[in-house]
Amino acid sequence: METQEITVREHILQTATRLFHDQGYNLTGINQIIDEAGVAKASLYYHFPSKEDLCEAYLHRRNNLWFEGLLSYLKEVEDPRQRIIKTFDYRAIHLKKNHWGGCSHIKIISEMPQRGEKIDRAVLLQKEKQRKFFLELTEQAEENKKKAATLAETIFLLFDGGTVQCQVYRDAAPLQAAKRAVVSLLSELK
Amino acid sequence: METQEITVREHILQTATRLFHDQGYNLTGINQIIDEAGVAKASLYYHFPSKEDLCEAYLHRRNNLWFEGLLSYLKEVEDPRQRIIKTFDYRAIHLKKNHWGGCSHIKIISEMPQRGEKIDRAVLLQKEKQRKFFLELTEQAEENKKKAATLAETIFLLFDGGTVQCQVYRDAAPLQAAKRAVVSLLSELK
DNA sequence: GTCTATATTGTGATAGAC
DNA sequence: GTCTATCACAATATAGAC
Repeated sequence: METQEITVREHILQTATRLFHDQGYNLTGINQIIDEAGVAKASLYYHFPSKEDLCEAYLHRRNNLWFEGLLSYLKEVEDPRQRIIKTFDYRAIHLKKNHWGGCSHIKIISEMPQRGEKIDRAVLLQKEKQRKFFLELTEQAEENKKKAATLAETIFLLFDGGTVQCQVYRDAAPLQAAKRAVVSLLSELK
Repeated sequence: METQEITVREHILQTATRLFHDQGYNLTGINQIIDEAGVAKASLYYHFPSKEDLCEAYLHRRNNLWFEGLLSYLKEVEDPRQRIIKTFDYRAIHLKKNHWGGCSHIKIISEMPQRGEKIDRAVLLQKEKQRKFFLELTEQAEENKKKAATLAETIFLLFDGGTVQCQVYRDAAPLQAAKRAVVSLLSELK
């Protein structure tokens, strides 16, 4: 039976994930990560060949954790419209818990204008996963595929707009407004 | 009569504005700014006491230029609904011209999680100016003040959502989708 | 007001012992 | 696999001459 101990690699990734999100990627140095993780610099570079590789792992981690938390939050919600609406509640709860630091993936885009392929793929992967999530739900609520697609796009725009404005204002109000707009849109369906 | 020559201060600010937006604030060093502006380091610090002061001037500059360009673009558009809709067109044109680098103010928020008061004020100033712009137009198109306020908020969310997604995808499609959603919302008014 | 030269600290990354 | 020690370079900012 394997030990339950946290591996060094995992410890580094957890520390980096916290610091990258709270302080920003460019403002977090390798030195601070190894200090707070309590490991040697060479240990970090053994597990992650470069800071960008560590960033990539950080983005995948955040993506997975967010979706796991969302599905858990929606566990007992079956109606597709309610699942969409409650996703906005979850988003607000999640952002507040992370001190209104915003979406890790959107932030990385702003921090790395000339991002490499690895980072680009990680960000687009998350965005497409979110887009698909909304699309599948609108298709359950609206038979007309074209209408469902348009609706999903609008919801996704309100979702990201609310996310960014909550980061700016450090308050849940924008996502609540976005939620009300979505409720209104969904109530128009026959 | 004063000389038309560009002052050193203005030259520094122009260079910094270009670099901050294209490369990011944290990835642009003072050294690169003075190199490309062709001035000495002490000259920069004479006009701008710190990099953060230069950042503040950069944000105000971007804010003013964007609004001047918008009002010029809307010069011959009188109908409030059309002014709202064409603002989305202008946004897409402006973002494309800036190589899909996104909104300077939203980006700074992501680059400086623990931003100082000066930066915070500059960002909120721009956001409130945009919010007020949309609100005044919806109040012209809809007499019910409460409905107009809700509509303006939704439009603003679609505006920022489209802006951020255009930055992610480096494409105008999200803002076009946002525009279609706004057209739909405005057509529902009596 | 603009310059050169420098101070101090931090960056990402690597070599080589164990 | 993890460590210590160190590399080469870039960061923001300042002192003092002119």
